Amino acid sequence: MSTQKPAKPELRSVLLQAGREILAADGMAGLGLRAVTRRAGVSPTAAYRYFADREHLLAAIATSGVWELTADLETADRSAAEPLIAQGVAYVHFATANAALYRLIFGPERLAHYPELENALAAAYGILAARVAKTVAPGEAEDKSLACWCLMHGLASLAIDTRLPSDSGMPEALAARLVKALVPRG
Amino acid sequence: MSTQKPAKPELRSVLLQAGREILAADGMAGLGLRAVTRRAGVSPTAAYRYFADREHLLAAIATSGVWELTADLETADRSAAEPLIAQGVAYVHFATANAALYRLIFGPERLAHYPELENALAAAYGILAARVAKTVAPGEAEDKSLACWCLMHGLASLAIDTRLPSDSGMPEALAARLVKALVPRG
DNA sequence: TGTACATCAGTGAACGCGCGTTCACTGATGTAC
DNA sequence: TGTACATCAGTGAACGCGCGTTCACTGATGTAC
Repeated sequence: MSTQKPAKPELRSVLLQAGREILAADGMAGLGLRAVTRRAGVSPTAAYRYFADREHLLAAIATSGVWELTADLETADRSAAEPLIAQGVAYVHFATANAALYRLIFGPERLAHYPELENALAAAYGILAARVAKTVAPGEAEDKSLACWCLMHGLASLAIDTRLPSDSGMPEALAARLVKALVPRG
Repeated sequence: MSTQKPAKPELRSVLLQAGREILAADGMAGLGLRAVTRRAGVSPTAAYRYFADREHLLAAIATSGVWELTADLETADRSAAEPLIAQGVAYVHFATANAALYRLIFGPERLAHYPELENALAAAYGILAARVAKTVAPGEAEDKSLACWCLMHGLASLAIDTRLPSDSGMPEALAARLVKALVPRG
């Protein structure tokens, strides 16, 4: 039996995972370079092998989250009778189930200019825009896509921050209704 | 000539103003209790005369901003031919012109449970919802109001964080188009 | 009108804390000959 | 097969920093008699 070389536990991905766990447990406030390395069981310095500084670490964590969101949107788009509405539901579900991560992704302006993060976001938006383009009249596609994105992002953000009127019901159900109001044949 | 008793410069409002200035200059990151008192020209301790702790100070700053937003929405609603669209434009304008303040208002979850802040937000939403109710069919009012709010908030947030596609044009113009797409007779 | 006292806004020094980052380093692993 | 050396991932101590909050205080203003 050839003993498989044990998959070397790459610290980089361990750190990303640790960051995700901190986000889930303590939110953005606890997410520092020291806290992440501490949870990964490693000295603070070790992170500098993989990330130039704290900002790059955070950007990488955010990016990993966006790819996950993208995958969720793809799945929803493929598997549902009303794919656009399913995307809306999946989007809001992701945001509420990963509130702090979602905030990291869209929150601090300093994270604006990381190409990896921007590419991931563009991919997520691409899934939505492609579906909208297949659903509405050609001239409407661009504005409707954008409106959909804004609607979903706004709903997700407000839901996370508990700023929705208290009688609005589950955010996912709301997402379905609001997307349908915007794009009836979604 | 009766010398008017010189309006005593109330430290509380001076602190709020200092906070606003810090937000405009340095963003949320610089907004600490010490930084605010420093800019107000006062010792850090002085703030504790007026605010229980740092959180309450931030919540008060946020609240002052929301009342300003509410006033802007009222003005837009009264003075325009298409009042709902004007509200959307005013909303997005406020957010982009006061980006860090807007982030403070809607950002950190910790600020969720300050009654003064929640009342102010409810007032702002009330202006929007009242206009929507006058514009759409009765059965649609609730969902359309909410959709409008989400749309505006989403657009404002994405604009602030420069996450809109780069060819989207001015956010205010976009707001007008998107609101119109959602509520044609706004 | 003057004195004694209470109130109150703001001071200034000090606390402990966790942070991001730097530095010189160690010790294991891979490579050349 | 053995030796010498380079590479490289991670260590651990230390730095300076600004933070929120506490404490005992000062000095001006108002009030009672």
